[in-house]
Amino acid sequence: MNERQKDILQAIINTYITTAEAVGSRTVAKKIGYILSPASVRNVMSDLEEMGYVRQPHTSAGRVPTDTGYRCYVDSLMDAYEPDPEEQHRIEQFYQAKIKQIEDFMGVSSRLLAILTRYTAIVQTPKMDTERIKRVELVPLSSEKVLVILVTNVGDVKKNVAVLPMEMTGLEIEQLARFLNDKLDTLSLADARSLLGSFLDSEDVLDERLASLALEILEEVLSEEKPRDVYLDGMENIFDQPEFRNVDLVRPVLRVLDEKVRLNTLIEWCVAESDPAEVCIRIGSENPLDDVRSCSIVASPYRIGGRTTGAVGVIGPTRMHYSRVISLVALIADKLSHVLTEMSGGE
Amino acid sequence: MNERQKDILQAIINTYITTAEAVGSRTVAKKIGYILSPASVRNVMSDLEEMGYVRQPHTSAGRVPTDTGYRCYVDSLMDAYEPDPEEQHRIEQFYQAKIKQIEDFMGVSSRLLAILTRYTAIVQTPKMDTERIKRVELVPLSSEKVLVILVTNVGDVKKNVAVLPMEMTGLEIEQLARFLNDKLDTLSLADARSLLGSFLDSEDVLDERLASLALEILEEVLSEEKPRDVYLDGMENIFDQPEFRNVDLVRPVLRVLDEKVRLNTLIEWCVAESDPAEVCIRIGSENPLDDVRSCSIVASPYRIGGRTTGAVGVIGPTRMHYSRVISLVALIADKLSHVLTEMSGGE
DNA sequence: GCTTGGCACTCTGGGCTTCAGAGTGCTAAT
DNA sequence: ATTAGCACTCTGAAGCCCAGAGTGCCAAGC
Repeated sequence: MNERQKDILQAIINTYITTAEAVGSRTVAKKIGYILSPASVRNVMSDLEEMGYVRQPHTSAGRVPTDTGYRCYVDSLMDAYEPDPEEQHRIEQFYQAKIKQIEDFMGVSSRLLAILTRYTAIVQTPKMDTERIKRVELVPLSSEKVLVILVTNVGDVKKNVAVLPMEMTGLEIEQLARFLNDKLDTLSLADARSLLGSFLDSEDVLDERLASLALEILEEVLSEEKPRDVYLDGMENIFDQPEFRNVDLVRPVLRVLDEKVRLNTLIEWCVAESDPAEVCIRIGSENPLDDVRSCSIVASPYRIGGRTTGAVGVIGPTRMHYSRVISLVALIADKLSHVLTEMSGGE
Repeated sequence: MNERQKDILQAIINTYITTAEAVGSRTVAKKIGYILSPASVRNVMSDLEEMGYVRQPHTSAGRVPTDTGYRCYVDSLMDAYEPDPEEQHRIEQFYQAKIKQIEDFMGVSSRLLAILTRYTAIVQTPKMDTERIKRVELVPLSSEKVLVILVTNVGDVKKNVAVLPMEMTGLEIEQLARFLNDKLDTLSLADARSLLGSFLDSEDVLDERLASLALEILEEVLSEEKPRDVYLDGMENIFDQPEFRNVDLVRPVLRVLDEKVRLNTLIEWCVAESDPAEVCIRIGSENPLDDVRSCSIVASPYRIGGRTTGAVGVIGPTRMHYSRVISLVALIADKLSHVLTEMSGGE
């Protein structure tokens, strides 16, 4: 692709992103400052169509970018967007509001992202298995049921009702809890599990008995089977988009947004196999779920102390203001990484 | 309103509920078994219109029920619906799946309600202040922050990060925790709060000091300020309804569903000032929020040991299959009351 | 006196045509 | 290689027509 073609593709996409209407040669000519006549522009546009970057909704309509067109745009054509200071200020202000818990923080982040981008924001809660165990509490609910509560260094809490393999007295449970706190303190969830496993072959009979009991009880809390919580905000922004005026087009998208499980897989798939330090972009047909083939997703993983532990993203039409969204997603992901790392720092 | 008018209004609404199309005199005549000619039916329909129970979308169209029409219908005309045994069985089966925690239970209930009604289900989590304190845990996160965890008899967990008014050692915090568990065990949240207050005038200086500290730390956990969690399911069912083919009509509804806070107020408003033992129905304009004036809400409070502690409901178009929805909502609310009461029973 | 068949009237919505507007592709001239 | 000119094409809004469905009213009938 030569310079001229790039310029024109860029002009087409920039225009289309704001107008949502097929872009004609005259408009492009004006946009590039009349350095070419509409007729010449037409020739180039015809080339671009052959190359698959744009298409015509019908003969004698202007051109509309294809998914490949957008791909090329985000990879090399788009202008970088730097959030203006006023916006930065607004973000900081938003975060000033009383945020003490992880949950508040997730909530504020998704709200902020939705408001600023005017698309739909998705914020995944941190994967707990990179966090470290701070405390294990066992609260007996009845003679055969006990509530297991796991507190991590981030202040995250995970809980599960476990059925005891046998009746236990309050004292025995206390003993078990002491044993657990003793052994598991500051371990990650994965490490905790394997450590308990190793105790099963222990010399100490008491340890062995306690460990087998513990494994049974902690089974579910230690595993990552349950779908992670996901914060969603700005769902109704979808309706602002002219391409979603038709109910049948919104429907599949909403079906995905309605289900936390699918939302989780979606965003995980998006940031998978990509540089963890970068914002990743999945355009329309690049997405794995058929239901969101008409959408683009801009997502970024966030980290706790260097280790990726969750992701944050935005979903909107393929005709998305990519540069702006990318910079905002990056900003929020960064903020998340910072604050969570700080939270887990222990100070 | 005489018998004949009732019969005809009933016929109109029953037909309209399934077809979503204005009902003409011929259709009604057929529906009531041709005991009256279409012409006579027309006369009655004209009366009903004057009385405000039905209206014509335009001259020479059939009749459509008004909100008052529906109100009359649910109050006295509608046939009772009894869920068939197969359905009952299906519900039980659904609840068989491993449900150990309150959260699973809420999730299953909302999913079930959405699937069975084909509308959107809303399930409020229990109000904690009727539950009783089972355990208070304090986990120091740093020298000035401590994670407060409150466990209730239902196995519900509430947590909050509290900032300590002064630096405290681990031992001191343990002492405080012991004090709290000692004093607050089996108290309701409200009672706990007032009890701590009373300690402030205590003779015992140690008690007084601890209590003032505790009050500060427990402030947020004990108060009900945070919006309760709400489970939502079957959002995309809205699109099945022909009256919501237009995006502009779905939009306001979705705006409400997107925001937990508004959802909470909505459902609370619905069950408020009504017999706690009954399913309540809010039809269209009877709703407090403008955004859901095109919807009806069928909701029912559920109880833990006789005390109302939350609500469950369904939101859909005013043209709703009321009798069916009412019986299903009642059924689920009942199930919730049962299971939660059992959970809190302490056995 | 209620009920009903008959009839004229009305409104909607789909189908058809028309037409301006926007945009293209091609060709010939520069 | 670029571009002005021109014929061609497609959309979408506007206007029109007409069948269909339904009403309201009137006068005849039980």
